[in-house]
Amino acid sequence: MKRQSRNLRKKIIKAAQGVFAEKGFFKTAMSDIAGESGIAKGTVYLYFKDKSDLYVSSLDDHFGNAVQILTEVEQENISAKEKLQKITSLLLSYMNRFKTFPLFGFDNLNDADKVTKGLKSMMRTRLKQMIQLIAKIIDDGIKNGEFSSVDPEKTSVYFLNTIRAVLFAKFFIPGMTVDKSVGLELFFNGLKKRR
Amino acid sequence: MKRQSRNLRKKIIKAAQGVFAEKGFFKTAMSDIAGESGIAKGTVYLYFKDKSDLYVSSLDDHFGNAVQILTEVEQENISAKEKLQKITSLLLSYMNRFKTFPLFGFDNLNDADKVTKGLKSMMRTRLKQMIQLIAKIIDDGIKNGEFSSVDPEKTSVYFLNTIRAVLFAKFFIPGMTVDKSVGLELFFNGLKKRR
Amino acid sequence: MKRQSRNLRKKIIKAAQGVFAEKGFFKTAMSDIAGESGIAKGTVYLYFKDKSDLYVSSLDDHFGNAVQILTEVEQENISAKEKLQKITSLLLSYMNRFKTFPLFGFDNLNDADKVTKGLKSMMRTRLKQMIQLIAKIIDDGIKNGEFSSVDPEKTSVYFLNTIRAVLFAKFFIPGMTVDKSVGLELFFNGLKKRR
Amino acid sequence: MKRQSRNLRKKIIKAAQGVFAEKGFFKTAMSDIAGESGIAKGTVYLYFKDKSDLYVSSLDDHFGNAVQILTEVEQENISAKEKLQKITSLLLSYMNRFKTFPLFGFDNLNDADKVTKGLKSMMRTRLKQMIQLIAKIIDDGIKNGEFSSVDPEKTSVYFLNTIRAVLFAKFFIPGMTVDKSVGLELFFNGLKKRR
DNA sequence: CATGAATGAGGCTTCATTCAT
DNA sequence: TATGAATGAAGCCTCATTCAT
Repeated sequence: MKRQSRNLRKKIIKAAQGVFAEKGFFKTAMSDIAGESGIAKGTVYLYFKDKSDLYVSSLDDHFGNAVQILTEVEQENISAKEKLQKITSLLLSYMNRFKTFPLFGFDNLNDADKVTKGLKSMMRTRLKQMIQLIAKIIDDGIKNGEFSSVDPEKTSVYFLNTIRAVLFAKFFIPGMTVDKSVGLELFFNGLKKRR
Repeated sequence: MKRQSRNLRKKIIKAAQGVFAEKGFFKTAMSDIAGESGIAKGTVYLYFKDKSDLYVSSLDDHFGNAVQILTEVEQENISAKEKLQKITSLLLSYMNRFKTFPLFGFDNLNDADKVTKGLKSMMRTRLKQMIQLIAKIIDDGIKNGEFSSVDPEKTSVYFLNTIRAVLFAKFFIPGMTVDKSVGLELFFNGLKKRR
Repeated sequence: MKRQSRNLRKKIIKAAQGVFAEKGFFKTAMSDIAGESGIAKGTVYLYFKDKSDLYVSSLDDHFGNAVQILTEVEQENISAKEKLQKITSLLLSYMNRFKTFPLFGFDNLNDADKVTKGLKSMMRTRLKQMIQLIAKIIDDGIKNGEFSSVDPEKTSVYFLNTIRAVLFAKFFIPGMTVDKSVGLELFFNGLKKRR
Repeated sequence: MKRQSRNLRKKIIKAAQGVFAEKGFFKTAMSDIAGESGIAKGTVYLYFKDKSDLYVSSLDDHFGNAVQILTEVEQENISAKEKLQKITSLLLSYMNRFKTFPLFGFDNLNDADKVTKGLKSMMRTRLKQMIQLIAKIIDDGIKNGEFSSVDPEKTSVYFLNTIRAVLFAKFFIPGMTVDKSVGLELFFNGLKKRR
């Protein structure tokens, strides 16, 4: 009954994440997702209002997992720097497994249609959660002398982008292996020569 | 007549950049672009093979402009750091004016359809150009003692992502003003406390 | 339990009349009716074969009420003309309360599908009943010298249309108040000048 | 070019009138009409915004023809009564040929959806035209002593309904032949006995 | 008797692309 | 070269109906 519904909803989301990952929002047909879920087309609409809703929901699920990862790491008993390193590893690994998960970045963020509206709203919420968790880690690092006194929240945004840069390089710059250590090294030490 | 062709081609690209910026690839109709160009739908196909071709071409034009900016700055007679600062300003300003120009980042980079294929190929070429120009600046900086001895190319990638992070924050994190100086500060000095 | 069945059937019909009135046959969803009845969708199918059956049944109920009205008035101890006037008032009032009840008149009477077939058959039966009752009144009027010697049945048809004309005018001709007295006046006296 | 367009539009309307007549609005598929017109589905949308638009347009065409008939008869040099008789004949004959043309009367006039809205608006306009033409005839009849001094417009409404009653009877009351003379007789002379 | 989750056929509409002019 | 009318494939979504519980 209710239990079963939950399961099916989850099942659809999983299928959707896979298909959206492969084809993107527009080229994905609802029938693809239904087929992948092993259910009828109409059934999807019992769980999601429309394609946009399903898309946003499937991304929200990814972000939920990311937040979960951050939450857990944040509570571990290691140094701030180690936490950031661990987060980098875990998020990269997650994104590698689930290619859809766009840490951020979409074709078109200017239009005001249904998808974008839901997406923006969802992402703002989720990113706020992520940024707050990272900011807390950075703040702790500042307090215990690991980090210089930067703005924790703004720095969190850059930290997330550092992670993204790794994927980006992998995808667009063949031959260049920008593994995470390069990005983190730069993130921690900066470009300027230290004396 | 060659002259005329060129002009019309340029005109279509300009129109396409505007419409794609507003609506994204999928929601943009060829007729929108034709209308915006003041020509007939069929005429667009005399200059571009198909919608994907036009899309990639319109982005390529943007990247061409970006490369042009980098080329000019690279040749200026200022410090490496100042060059990077100037590039940041100019690219951000360009992206602000032309919202479509996605320094990088699209909905879906995993699919193998027409658009992505052309896009990937074009972007790899263009990004290589950009990265080489930036790498040269960084290399100069290293040589003259401004920067520590990082990998110039990989650092370039990270540099471009830093620029992107500014736009990203602006869009997704309302209330947070992540102006470019924060990013650059971090990029140059790193997170770790310097003694 | 037979009692209970009856009640639920009646309840569904009442709900159906309301929803069909508001949305028409095609735009009404079975779930709307189920919801309005406070029961589950599947349950409706225990009482009615399909949507068409329910539609025809819900109209048949209306016609049953109309026949009831005619039957009662016919037996009253007033003049034939007064009976017709009273019937006009009562039917108009009934139709006003139950907007669905289409004294007659549907979008499409030519098709041979399920709905129309059942509808036609039901309406023929019901209209025959109504016409016979009115014809009896008219016949009495002829016999007692109130009316000229028309064909009672055919005249009954025109009488019903007279009633309908009132509703029709109200709906389609804004600003024009064709109250029942106008139609009846014409029906009784005709257009030609009497000397 | 423009000429051809006009023709195709007309062709589609003719096809639409036929199919709508046979199946009604909801059961008619746009593909039916396209097929009947001998063109592709998409082409219909070059001439009509959507199905509702086509429906209303196809009925408007019928009403235009009816208005044309009235206009011509009104100008003839015969008595008012003869004009009304002629109109009755011509409209009945037209409606017989084109079964769709619903002098008036649709399933559901209460809902506020697209079809009904356009339909209502169109019909109000067209009926006003028809009523004014008939009212002029009746007014002339009153002035020249043929008719008693009724309200010309309201009587026009009633007149149109009389015509409709003929079709109605034919359809719903098998075995009863209510030819037009019965209706007109009643319309002119009324039910009450004349002395 | 009652439920309501699941089904899947079916219809409207969009739009990239072609081609006769 | 330029046009734009015509095409028709493709996809989202609705909803009557069924059936296992």
